Amino acid sequence: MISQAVQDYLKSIYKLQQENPDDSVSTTDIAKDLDVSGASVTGMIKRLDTMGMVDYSSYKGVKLTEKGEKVALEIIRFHRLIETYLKEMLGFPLDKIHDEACRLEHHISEEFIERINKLLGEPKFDPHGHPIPSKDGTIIEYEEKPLSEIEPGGEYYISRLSDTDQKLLAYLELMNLMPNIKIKVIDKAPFKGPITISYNGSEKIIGNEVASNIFVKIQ
Amino acid sequence: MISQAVQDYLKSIYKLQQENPDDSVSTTDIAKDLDVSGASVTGMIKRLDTMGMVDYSSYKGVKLTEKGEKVALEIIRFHRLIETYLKEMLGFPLDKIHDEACRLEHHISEEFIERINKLLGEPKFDPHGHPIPSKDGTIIEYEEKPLSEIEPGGEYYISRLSDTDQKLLAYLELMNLMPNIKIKVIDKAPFKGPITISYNGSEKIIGNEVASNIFVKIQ
DNA sequence: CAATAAAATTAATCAAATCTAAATATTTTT
DNA sequence: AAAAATATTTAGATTTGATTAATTTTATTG
Repeated sequence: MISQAVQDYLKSIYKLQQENPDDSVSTTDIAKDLDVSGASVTGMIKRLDTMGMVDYSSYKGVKLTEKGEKVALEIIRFHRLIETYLKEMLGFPLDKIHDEACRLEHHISEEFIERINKLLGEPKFDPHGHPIPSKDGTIIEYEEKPLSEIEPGGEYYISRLSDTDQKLLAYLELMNLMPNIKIKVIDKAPFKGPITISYNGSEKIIGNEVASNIFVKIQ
Repeated sequence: MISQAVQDYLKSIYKLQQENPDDSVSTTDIAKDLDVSGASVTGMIKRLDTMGMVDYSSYKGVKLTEKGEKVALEIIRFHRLIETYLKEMLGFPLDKIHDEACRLEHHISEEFIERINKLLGEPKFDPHGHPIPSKDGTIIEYEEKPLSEIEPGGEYYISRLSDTDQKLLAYLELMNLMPNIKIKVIDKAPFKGPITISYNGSEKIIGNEVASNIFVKIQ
């Protein structure tokens, strides 16, 4: 059996690897992400290495092996399907689904996942706009940019909301700034100033900080 | 935080106490129920005692305190609501819900439980016929007897199916021998012989072993 | 009621996952 | 390129929950 701790480490390494695909992942980054000490990470990573989940050599960081990535994607599949289910079928608000899914993802059976996947109509994206890996571990990739980097003019679709700040998510849901909404940047004040956007037939002004957590599909 | 292990011990003690309300619960019984060594039970029970969850004195067995019983009933509430939800909303077969609920009960939030409780219409019984404790810890009690001890004649309602043997549960579901079904004992062969029953407009013959896992409401 | 069997406890270990403090590498800065 | 700063690892300890083996207590039985 793969313990919850092992699953959490693999998920974290996968995430950090995605954010920075060229470098290997440092123990400090993992420690920060999981909020544990660096020493704990070194210890766990040695275990993951002997388990064949990561490639590791002292002071050089880690990379997931194919096996490790497969396990990570399975957990991410579970996480995102549970999130989608909590939102769509149980009516959870957007800012509550991440934490709940983080706990449940480790304890739900394959059968449970298959049932909710069917009930949801085999969704391809979770409520934040993250792609849901398929059962065989393939995951949709697409180009996106934070709204804060988009110049005025042109229409875009919101692809994804960052799910790290739950309070911000609650605000975005309230504003109806959700994935698949068509959006236009009307004006962008300099020096990280406020951004005027138009969507759902009306204009709104949001801060740069908020806009940097909204991603839009490009091309 | 109350650990999963602590929750499991309290649940087990509650169950054993229900089965035999006069005696205190022995460490051996707990060990058997949880499939751990007797030494582990002694260790944990000392902890539960210092936590104020049980009353314990060496070689004399344990009894839940009011506090311990309250925690046990909370977990049982979670367990039974999850079971009901798995059956009613996700279409799980009767023999799969217990194990899944046993894992999930420790990791689901109060909010999740409240939402499914509402969606299910605040059910009073789970699919096996166990009463679901209310939020404040009250639980419906009623008189019942195993079908194997019922003499021919008279009509009864199935109140509960024993949920220990999952294969047997699958058989009972197949036979449509479910809680709230009206049933009549037509004939009972001596020496734990087969029992002829009538329900849903037809007659069936079942073994004594099977009948001893079906309980009917009396009075 | 003493001998034996069964139940329960104690003692000593183990494993997973964590921590702090100290030591060692690596990177950055001057 | 040496000094300083940062990152990483090692060493040793802790907690939780489990184990086996040995011992002690309680219950049974001839």
